[in-house]
Amino acid sequence: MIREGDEPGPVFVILEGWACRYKILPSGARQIMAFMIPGDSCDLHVNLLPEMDHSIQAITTATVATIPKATMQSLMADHPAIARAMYTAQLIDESIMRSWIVSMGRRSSIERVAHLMCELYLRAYSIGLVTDGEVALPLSQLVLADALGMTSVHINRVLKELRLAGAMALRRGSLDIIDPVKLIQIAGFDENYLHRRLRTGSDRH
Amino acid sequence: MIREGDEPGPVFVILEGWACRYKILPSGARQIMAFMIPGDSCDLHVNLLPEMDHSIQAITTATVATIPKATMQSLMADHPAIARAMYTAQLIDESIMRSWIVSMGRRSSIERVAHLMCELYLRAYSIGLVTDGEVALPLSQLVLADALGMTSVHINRVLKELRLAGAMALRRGSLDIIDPVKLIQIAGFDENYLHRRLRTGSDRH
DNA sequence: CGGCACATTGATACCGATCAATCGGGGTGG
DNA sequence: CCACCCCGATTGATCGGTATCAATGTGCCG
Repeated sequence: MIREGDEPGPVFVILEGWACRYKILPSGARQIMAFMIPGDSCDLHVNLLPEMDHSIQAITTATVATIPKATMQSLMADHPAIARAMYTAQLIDESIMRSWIVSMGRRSSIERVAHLMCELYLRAYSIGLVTDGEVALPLSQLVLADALGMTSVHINRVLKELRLAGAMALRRGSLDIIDPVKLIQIAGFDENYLHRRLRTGSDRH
Repeated sequence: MIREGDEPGPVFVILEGWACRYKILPSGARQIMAFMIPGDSCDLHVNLLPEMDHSIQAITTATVATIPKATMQSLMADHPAIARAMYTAQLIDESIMRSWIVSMGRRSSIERVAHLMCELYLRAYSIGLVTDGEVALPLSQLVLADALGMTSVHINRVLKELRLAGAMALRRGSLDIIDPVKLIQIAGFDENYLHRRLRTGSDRH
């Protein structure tokens, strides 16, 4: 969708499917820095920068809306509520990035995997991607590895460990959280960084 | 300066000294997610979020300006140029965070250290903290370790390696870049993510 | 039906953590 | 003024977690 070095164009909003931000190092290694799910958008104000410093790619087939710069500007100017919502979304994206830095720096591989699964579960939940405790997660082990700074081989072993521990099971395309408490405990997960304001009385997650 | 869980207050701007954002894990481990130097500010719009998801601490004695929410809002509304500058600064902060994720995930410890030194050198340079190729870097090895996801013991060994390689030397409080080309090569450093628009004809950095 | 990408498992190497001890320097109290 | 003390830096020995290399299994799609 966007390549590093490109000139920033219109703002993207994911309507359907999954995408990710990533960088490729000279060595050829890839590091994914964010997953984007329906409702997520690329940075507003990107136009302020001369060129992109990372790439964005669809993980699944996806439908994406593009909002031209001019439309965006009038939208932000004329509708304060929309502007607020976009700034808030931006802040949460940043918060998620910070939590990824924490994961990469100070969590073991099993904690990292568990933590990411907790995050993705909640994000997927809040946009209605969860049915019967199962989440549609179209992420291959190779993609997970590139997001978590590990090898796909090692991701595989960690997933096995989590399965044997009875915490969660990740099958082709869907995540099954078996024991939420155990998973959260392993991850050391604190959802405060997601700043969810979607809670309702009936929400027991 | 700010503790995780606090309610966001006024916007801070660092005038002098160094500060950092960080989180403490349940295990007691600390992960630093950003260094802030004079001219850097905390997130605008933080007020949109109900509570802080991380803490901010001064590393050295520092002088900090606080801008009340109301002042900030009128400032942004009345001076488009200032608003632009703040949005740009915000975008660059994000870009730096992304590059930290890449470092933590896919760079070896020596590459990580070299990369951070390149970044801090350029940032310090652009605000005039460099004299005779020496930068004032008031960072203890323990602080560096918490920023790079390593142990202070291992940081020490890596610094020694970089010194013996003739790339750079970090003494108490000051960084001496001996062979910039070598350091950049070790780091695999590409400054594009800093989006420096300060370049002048005489700037040979 | 064949091929290909992804998942799985085993054996081994190595990087960085951990534990432990010593050193050095700057600030403080006697 | 000097001795002490404490924190950060340094070095050594050892352990453990992940990467790496390699081979095989498996399901999907053309």
